[in-house]
Amino acid sequence: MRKSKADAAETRKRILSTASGIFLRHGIAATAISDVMIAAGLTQGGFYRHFESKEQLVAEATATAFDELIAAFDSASSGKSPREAIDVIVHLYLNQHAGTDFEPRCPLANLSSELRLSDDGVKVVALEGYSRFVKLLASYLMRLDYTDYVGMAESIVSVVVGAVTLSRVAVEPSFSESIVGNAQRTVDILLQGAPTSPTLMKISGNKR
Amino acid sequence: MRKSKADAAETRKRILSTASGIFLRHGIAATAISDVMIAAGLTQGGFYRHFESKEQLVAEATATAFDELIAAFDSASSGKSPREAIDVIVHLYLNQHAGTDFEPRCPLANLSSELRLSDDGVKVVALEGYSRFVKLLASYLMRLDYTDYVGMAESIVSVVVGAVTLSRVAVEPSFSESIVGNAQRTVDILLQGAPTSPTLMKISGNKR
DNA sequence: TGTACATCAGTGAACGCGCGTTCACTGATGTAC
DNA sequence: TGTACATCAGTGAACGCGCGTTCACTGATGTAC
Repeated sequence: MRKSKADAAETRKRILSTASGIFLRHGIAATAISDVMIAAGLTQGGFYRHFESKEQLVAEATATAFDELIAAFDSASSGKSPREAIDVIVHLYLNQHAGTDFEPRCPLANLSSELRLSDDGVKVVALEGYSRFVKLLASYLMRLDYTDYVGMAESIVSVVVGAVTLSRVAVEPSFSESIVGNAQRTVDILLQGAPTSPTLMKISGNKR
Repeated sequence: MRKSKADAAETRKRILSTASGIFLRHGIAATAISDVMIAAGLTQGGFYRHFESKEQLVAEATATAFDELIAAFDSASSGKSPREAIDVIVHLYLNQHAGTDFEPRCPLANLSSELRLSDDGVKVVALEGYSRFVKLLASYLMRLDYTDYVGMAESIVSVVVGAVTLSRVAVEPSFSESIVGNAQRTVDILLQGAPTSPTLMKISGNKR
């Protein structure tokens, strides 16, 4: 039953995107390798033809999730003005679980505490995803002349990650919506309250 | 080897505070009941004299963690001015992992994704803890005449929970410190940027 | 281009370990009289 | 107050299940000649 190289590469990708979705929905520890393989239309034994261990799958699936998240941000914000782009990205992030197409996308908000318990390889992937998210926002904020545009990007990411994390714990949907809706306003307050040049305000402990 | 009722109650509390600490440090799924019992100076078999299941332990240990967190906030902020109280609470929260006494305290930031995978009993406890945190901040913000003081409290909680969650994923300590330090400034920007009465600014979708 | 052999994607079963839970047992505590 | 019995906190071993990983096997693909 050997498959061609192209087929095998396809299978590998399918396992990754399947795993990414299941991990985001049900968590890492609660997802068995057999869950992923069966959902991908395969049997459990074949897993080790593609990956060395569950940890490796977690690392690559997390990277896949970030790739898809950032790609969604890029396609939704391209061609828009900086301010519109930021609004669209924030809205997309905050509403990743809303509506009919319940589609958790961000490992930071959905797998947070499990990521920190994973090995360093997984954490590095998670931090790369975080950095990409921050850089994307920072690039738009820079064009809006925010003095500390990286710090402001980090602030926005903290707010939306925190809000989505909290909204996911809530049992009542109305409570989740309240948290998410408030986060949207929080970002607006931040963007209004932060200094932009030419108001050159020195901020200590500034980072690259 | 039966113990007196007082001893048994003491033992139960010891199991709870031991469990609370281990869960916050190493996560729920990664902590075995025998880990908790041995750390509490007991043997595994005795567990079921005090709790019906691991889930029940998780729920009560989470409640214990919130009790201790809020108690720490209360004792650190009592007698202070509203603005100082808020600063002290935010600082305490953001630095719960800093320094020599590494002491993770908040289930929301440390167990986030595991809480949402737990059963409803655990989630309800987590949300009660969230509400207590929000209410504490809101009570001080009200005295500072913020128009939407509950919304502002929710914003601050989202920021600090998000920041601590993210800082815990980081592998490099300097990166964690950067995230936490930025969160401190973020809260300041929020408090400066939000409207206070008599500037009555109508905010749509306001919640109780 | 055709043939013979090696490779390896995928299968299905099994292994081994850890964990939540149960259980028989001990002996001090609590209680009924 | 004293005595006899029931209770039950705590022990240490065992059970049973699920999960990560391994393995022998199949047969199509890839490759050497």
